[in-house]
Amino acid sequence: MPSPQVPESSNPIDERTQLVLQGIIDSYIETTEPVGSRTLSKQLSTSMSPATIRNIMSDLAELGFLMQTHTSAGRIPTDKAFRYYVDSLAVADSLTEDLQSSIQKLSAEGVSQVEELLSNTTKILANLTQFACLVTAPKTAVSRLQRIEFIKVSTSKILVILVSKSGVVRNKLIETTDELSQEFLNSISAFLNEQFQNRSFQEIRDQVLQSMVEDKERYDQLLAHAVRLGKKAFEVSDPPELYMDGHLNLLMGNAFSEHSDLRGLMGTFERKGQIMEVLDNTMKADGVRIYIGVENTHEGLKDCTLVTANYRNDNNVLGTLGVIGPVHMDYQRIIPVVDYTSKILSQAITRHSYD
Amino acid sequence: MPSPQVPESSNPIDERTQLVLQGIIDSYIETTEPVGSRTLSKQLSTSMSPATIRNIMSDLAELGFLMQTHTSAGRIPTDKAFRYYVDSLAVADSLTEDLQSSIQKLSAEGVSQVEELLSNTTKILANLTQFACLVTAPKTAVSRLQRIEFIKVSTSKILVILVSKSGVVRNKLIETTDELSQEFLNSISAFLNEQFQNRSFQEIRDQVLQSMVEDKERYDQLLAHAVRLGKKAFEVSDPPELYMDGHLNLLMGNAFSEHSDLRGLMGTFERKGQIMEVLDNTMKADGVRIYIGVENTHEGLKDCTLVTANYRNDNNVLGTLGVIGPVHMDYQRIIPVVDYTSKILSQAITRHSYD
DNA sequence: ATTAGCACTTGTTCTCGTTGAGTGCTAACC
DNA sequence: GGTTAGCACTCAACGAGAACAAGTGCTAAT
Repeated sequence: MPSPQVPESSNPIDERTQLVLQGIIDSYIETTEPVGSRTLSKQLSTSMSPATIRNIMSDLAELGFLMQTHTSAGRIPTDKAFRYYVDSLAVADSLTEDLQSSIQKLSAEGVSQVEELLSNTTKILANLTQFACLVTAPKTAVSRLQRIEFIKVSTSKILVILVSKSGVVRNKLIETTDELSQEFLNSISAFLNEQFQNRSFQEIRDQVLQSMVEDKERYDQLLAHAVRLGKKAFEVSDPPELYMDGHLNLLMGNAFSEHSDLRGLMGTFERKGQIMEVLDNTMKADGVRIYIGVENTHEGLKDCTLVTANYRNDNNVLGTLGVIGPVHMDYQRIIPVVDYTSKILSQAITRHSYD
Repeated sequence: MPSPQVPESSNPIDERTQLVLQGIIDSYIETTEPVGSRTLSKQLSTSMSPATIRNIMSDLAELGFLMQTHTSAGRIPTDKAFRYYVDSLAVADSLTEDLQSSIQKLSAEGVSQVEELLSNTTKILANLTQFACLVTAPKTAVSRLQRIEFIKVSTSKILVILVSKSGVVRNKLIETTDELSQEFLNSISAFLNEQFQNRSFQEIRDQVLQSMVEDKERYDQLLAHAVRLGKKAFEVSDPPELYMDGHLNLLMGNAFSEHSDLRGLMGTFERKGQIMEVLDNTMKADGVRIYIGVENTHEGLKDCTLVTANYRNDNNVLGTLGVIGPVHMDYQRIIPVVDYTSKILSQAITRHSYD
């Protein structure tokens, strides 16, 4: 869980120490190389001799903010250092016009469907960050029904169309043994629409199975079929709906060191269910959330940073988007990008939703 | 174009030479290492001294079947050699029960939609071959209409459902300024269904625009709206529909040598349009087609082998599937796998289509 | 408290033999 | 005359060691 790192009370970090830490992190983010006292001394605006810096570094190492790959190498910030950086040191960049307009393209003209919106979002975000990018589709369980329709496509097959308030369209083919006319199907859908519009899919699932069946006195032919088809239509067969792009960026780019377990990471991406779970867990909070390295509960993300934010329409939080990159990502840039993207996506999806 | 390589008339390849060539290729496919005369001498069943083999190798090199990475290294088969191998030497493995049943899983129980069928196919094929795998969706232009339906989802938005004979469902949201009742939409779809069922999308596109508009005397309100909505529904905005999986296999596996241009190859995969074109070009032929290295017209595939086959229902060739792997793939295994997959997919999709 | 100086550590890079797999050629062999 | 043994030669790969560079920790001077 990302919680501000309270500096150990016995060791308040004074201003100069902060400056050094910030310098080290900035430099490490830029170069991905261990940073030594001499180089840092040159880079820092405040003039300090390498020796002084070495002393401070030694303190920071003792506090757990820095580590070394080997004795004679420079220092590398730990996850804890990045946490402190994000909470207390880093200042979010303001977004350039260019960046803003790139992000706005996700709802470019001609984008008429929510699915396209989400897929565009992953592409754009992956492109801008050069990391892997994820967007969850609006949760079907909680999203509410706008419209259900049955279309008879052959004697034994019926196509169900479900449109949710959030604008997501889903279709599903169901087989049926008894022949039903399109007119009859229309009555069924009219009935179901009346009954269920504005109710959440989850509610509906429960109701179709229970209250209606109980309602025995009205158990006429239409109702019987409505229950049967409704059941099939709302069956929990939704695949984990996750849009993903840019995992290749991680492989091709040099963001990750040679020996970090990219194979494992890619494996994690393939198991979409796990990723979904991780994202869903973050969904309760709001604003931009950041999980740095070991803070990730999921084993496969232990040397990544996950940055997530929700998107929503006027009434509900619909889903989550996020990027996964190296722990040493450029937070000052990435955080506002994710933040802004979530806002633009929210706006766009609000325009597309029927709430 | 893959055409059987006619051995140069001046240099018929005698049986023993064939044996050596086959030995080299087999060994190279297995180890991906240059093969030398000494090792080959031990491996071959026919006993020949290294020196003899060296002479033969020298001949084969002159004929363009072998090359060396450097003077003192063993020989590597050229693309030409693999061509000869595929045409004259290789014998397709027969598929094991295991393999067959893995492939049959693509239409496992519960798979009700064509899209799922195709996506399963890429997954399974990618998994079995450990290469990248591609499947094109049934061509919308040539596929014929089974059913069109309009659903009013809000005052200004109409959802169009297109179901093709091959079982592909596509939906599309269109905006409209004038308010049309669901009943009116039903008349329109009834009309369009009557007019267009069984016609190809391509035909329909042309007709909607032409013959109907010309037919001025019948130009009543319904027709006017039918034409307008029909136009929008059939607009050529179909994204290149391509299912793809397993490109990670190529990156993570060791099938490709370090210095081959994987970055470029991945770039090619991202530009789906190009890949579509390549696959479409192969679609004219039938059976399993094999394009080895330089035989690929597309620049990005010059050091890959592409193996493709079509899938079809009773009436039409619908699309193409293929795998992309290294030139030194195990043809005896891959070819029958692709072949069998195309057949199983054909069977499955025939069951799902309305033809 | 800060800094200059210095000895020490360690990964990186380079050079330079050495090794080994392989070739091509020639001469002997059956 | 095709086949084979033998031999000189080539070249990538490997390993040891030298030189180097970057960095540290400690001590003593400022």
